Amino acid sequence: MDEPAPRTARERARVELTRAILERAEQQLAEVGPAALSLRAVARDLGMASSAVYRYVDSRDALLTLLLVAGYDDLADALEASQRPEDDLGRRWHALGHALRDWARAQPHRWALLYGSPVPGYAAPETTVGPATRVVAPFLRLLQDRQTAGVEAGAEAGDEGRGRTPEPALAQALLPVSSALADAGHGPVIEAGRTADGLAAWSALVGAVSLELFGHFNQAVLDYDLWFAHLLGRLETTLGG
Amino acid sequence: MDEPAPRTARERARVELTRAILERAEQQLAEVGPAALSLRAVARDLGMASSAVYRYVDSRDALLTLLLVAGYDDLADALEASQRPEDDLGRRWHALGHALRDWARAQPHRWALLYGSPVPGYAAPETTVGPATRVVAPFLRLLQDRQTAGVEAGAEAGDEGRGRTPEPALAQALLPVSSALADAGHGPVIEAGRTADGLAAWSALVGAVSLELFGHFNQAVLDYDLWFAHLLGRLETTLGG
DNA sequence: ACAACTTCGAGAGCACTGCTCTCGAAACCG
DNA sequence: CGGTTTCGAGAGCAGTGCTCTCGAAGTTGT
Repeated sequence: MDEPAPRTARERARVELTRAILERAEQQLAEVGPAALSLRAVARDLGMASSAVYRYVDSRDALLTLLLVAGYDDLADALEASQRPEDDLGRRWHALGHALRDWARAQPHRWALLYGSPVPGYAAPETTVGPATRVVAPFLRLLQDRQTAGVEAGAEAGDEGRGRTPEPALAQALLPVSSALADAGHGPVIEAGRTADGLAAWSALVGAVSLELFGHFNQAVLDYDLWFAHLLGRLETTLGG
Repeated sequence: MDEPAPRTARERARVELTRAILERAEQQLAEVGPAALSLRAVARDLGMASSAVYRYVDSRDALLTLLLVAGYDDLADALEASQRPEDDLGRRWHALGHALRDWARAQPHRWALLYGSPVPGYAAPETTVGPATRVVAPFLRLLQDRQTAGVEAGAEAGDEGRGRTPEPALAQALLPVSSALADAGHGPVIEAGRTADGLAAWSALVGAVSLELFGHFNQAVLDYDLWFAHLLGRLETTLGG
């Protein structure tokens, strides 16, 4: 996963400098936001010429990509760390939700970078899809565990259960999500209805965190903690908690 | 609501030019995104010196604010236009949801401007909260109508109904939302549980639309239309559909 | 150990940005 | 018609991403 080994002094200096650049860029990101991230400022803070950093980073967009995957990885780590196998499913769900929100509140700039509007003219390359799926994986695993534990799916199936929307079509549309973990060799395929409910819960979480962090609840919700805890509870019953 | 009336030729030219600037800025926004919006480019396209546009727009941020309130207003118009009083509550809900998503898909740059990460260093001024609440108003009205029609609130109240979270605290935390319409002289205060469920549904909608538009469902969901329709149905049962 | 080769840092430079200031030419008003 | 305000244009400042060149290091093979 890591580069082989810094043998020569040059390679040592190289990995060290790239690390310093990354670190300084992360600080800049926190201070001025993603779109105002300036390669020149990073160079200035590091005491080197602006042109020198181009030896280590291809372009500003490449730097953004590095920060992006670092962000995904860090968030995924935080989510995984919140999961203790001895906890029951409900506790794990709440831990997951709170870990997501806490991470986002602790470093809102990173949340904005990951789940806010994409930086204009910047298309995230393939490198980012791997870490991005790592974030969703703990949620999928929870869905899976609910299924194998035999917890019945969310509440009543709703009116579209009466034959309106053909279930197979939805199952087909969500197949990549349902079978993501199974394809990786971990556990069974998740049932379509469960997958849909999970995606809905995921959407609600991302929406709630974004709305809070981006200030859209500013004079609307007075107690964010209380509101989010309530939301987690409601989503849990939706998932068949 | 509008300026009095352009009496002199100068005033006529002024409103005309500001309109042209706004229009051109909107096009630029669609082409290069919010953060890359350039006042100089707008001036260039309009055949005037870059310094001349500063006679009409205070700063780049002020221009962004104008685009912001124009976006909120346009979205609010679209949502209101989707509501036909003769429709039943379920139909109105689906119309509202689809109107939101359709508007966002038709002009993703505007959606990103409104609900994506805030432009760095830019703090939305007071002018924007009015139009922003206009967007949520149709959803609140629907909640209100459900309440007066006597539709029971969402499914089972969940485990926190067993006395864990004191209901009054949540009601207090969401009071500004519950009483927003009532304070404006329209209809009753919305019950706390209903308000919470409405906010949850709103979060899910914003999250789903953002995740779709920002490419986070790229290799996950194969049929966006089908998925979103299903989501609307599920949220409807959550709301007591 | 020394020459050949590669990597690196620094500086100049290009085209671009937001924004300010000045200055002469219009348009307005009494 | 004269005084006042508004306007457009240009120059200029400080900043940006990025490219190119050039001399100084470090690395490698013989």
